[in-house]
Amino acid sequence: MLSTKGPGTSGLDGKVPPSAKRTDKQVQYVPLNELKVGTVVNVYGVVTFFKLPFSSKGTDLVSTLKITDESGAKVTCIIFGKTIEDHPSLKEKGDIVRLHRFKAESFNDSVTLKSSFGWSVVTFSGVNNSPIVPLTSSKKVSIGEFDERKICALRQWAADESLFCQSSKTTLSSVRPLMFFDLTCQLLAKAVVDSTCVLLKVWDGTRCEYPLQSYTVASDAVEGEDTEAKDRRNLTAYILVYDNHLEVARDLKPGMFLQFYNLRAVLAKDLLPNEPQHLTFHLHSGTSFGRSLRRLPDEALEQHKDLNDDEVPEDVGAFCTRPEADLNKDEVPKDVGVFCRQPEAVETDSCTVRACKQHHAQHFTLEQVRSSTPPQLCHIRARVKDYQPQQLSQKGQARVKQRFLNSMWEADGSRFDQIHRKRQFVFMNSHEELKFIQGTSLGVVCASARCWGRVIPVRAVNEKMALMDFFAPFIFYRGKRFYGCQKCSLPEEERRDFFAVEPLDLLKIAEALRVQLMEYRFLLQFELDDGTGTVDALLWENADKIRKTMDTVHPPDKPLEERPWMDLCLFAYTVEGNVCYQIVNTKVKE
DNA sequence: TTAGGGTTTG
Repeated sequence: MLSTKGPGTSGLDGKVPPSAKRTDKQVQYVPLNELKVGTVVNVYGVVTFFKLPFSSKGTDLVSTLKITDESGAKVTCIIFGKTIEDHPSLKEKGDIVRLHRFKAESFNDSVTLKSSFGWSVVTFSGVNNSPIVPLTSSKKVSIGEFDERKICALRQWAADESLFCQSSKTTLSSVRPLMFFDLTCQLLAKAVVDSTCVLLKVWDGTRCEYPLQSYTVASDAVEGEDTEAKDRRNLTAYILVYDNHLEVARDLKPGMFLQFYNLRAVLAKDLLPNEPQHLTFHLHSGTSFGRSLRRLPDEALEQHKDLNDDEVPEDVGAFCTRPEADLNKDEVPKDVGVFCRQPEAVETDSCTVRACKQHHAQHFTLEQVRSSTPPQLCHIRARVKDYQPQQLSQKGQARVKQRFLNSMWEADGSRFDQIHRKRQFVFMNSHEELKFIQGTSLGVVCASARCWGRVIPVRAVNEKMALMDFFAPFIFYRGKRFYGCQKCSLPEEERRDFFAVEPLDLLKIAEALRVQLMEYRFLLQFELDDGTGTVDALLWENADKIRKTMDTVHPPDKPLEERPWMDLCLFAYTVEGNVCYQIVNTKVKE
């Protein structure tokens, strides 16, 4: 099972002598739950955590990652390499890595993998159906059919397990005080404060809900253009970068695109009375939690060249918008995206649906849409070639949610159980009609709710009771589950004392705990066709109404050419490098 | 050799 050949004798990336080609028998890979201490192995895995390369106390850069595979085992990997190019080009959690010639060692009662002689690492995107292209710097890598099958299988497995639903990536528009988060942004200005701190001014095209703290720095210490117009619109944020991160920060130039990991949103101190609290961001010292900063490649600049004041719509998160990008904080639960701009209808002759006239979007053919650079807002005219889901029942929605819940709950299981064992208790409160339950399985919570009525699953944080992540239901009420919105609910630090909550109706309980309950929403996916091309577009906004027109816009007995045209407003945006499309500002013609 | 994620903090 193991590849324990001597250095240079196996078909490994760029390290093989010309005589040894990959006509050798297939490289063998070991499942992560079958690692034997002392052996040198090849493995595939999905990255669940990583630290960018940083200087070790020895001679090398070191990067650490944690990977998992279908076996469920999670293994920490340590990579030592002289240069940054030696290290894996990881973009995000969920990336897939292929490690060759790593030695399994024992540390703290677990098996770890360490780069050993002749090692290599190749990274692939973990996005389902994305091209299987090795994300490596300069080495030549051969990818065979086995690799493709393996990568597809891992991608599908990770998607099925919902391993990466809970991204820590966020935008300025969704940052809340005290959060730790990852931020993709553009550098506007830089000032060296002292030998331990650099001040960076950034933006990401979205407006922060909280007033952003500004700093006064001597003008001769500032590098970068004046940003007053953006400042006034609360589009610019300051980041204080400390200690070990200065090595990277010092070389940054305004205009560069940056990726921050584990930024902390801090409320600025020394406020005047009655002054609203201002947010500022810190990149603390150290590398814990993957804390780091890196410059994104120049392609990012090209991709997002449209990011300037005039072209960013007032309410649109135009940069790195996620599929669930919510642009209306009042309406949008965590996993549902709705565009907030109220449509203003344009009458058209023959279409069932009509688009807005609120902005000056150009009319595009679908071929033009596909060749345009996101972010892009445009008007199109198209027919529905196909749509999903065809069965639009409430039950269908519930099943999707159920699967989502199970996987998230299990993902949280390890620490949940750990707390349980340490604390050795299960119940923390025993209201007659409202119970809090900690440290047990989903099945027990469901059974408890059926028995008792209302059950709120909780966990312990610093020996205090806290709600679970909002990916788990906030409350179980008999056979139903109700979710809280992470964005609209108050953070845990501001939670009211649980024991003061009276077991009233659900809304009152949620209100007392400062939780905004989520609603179920329909999502439709259309395959649109206008004769020049096709585009798959999602629809959240007004989906519930538009689905009722499906027999009209997609009559099952008529070919595409005889179906009605629709005027639509389409938003093209990127999600971690992939282009996505949403129908926005569009409603059913009365 | 180095580091070995973990409820963090200017």
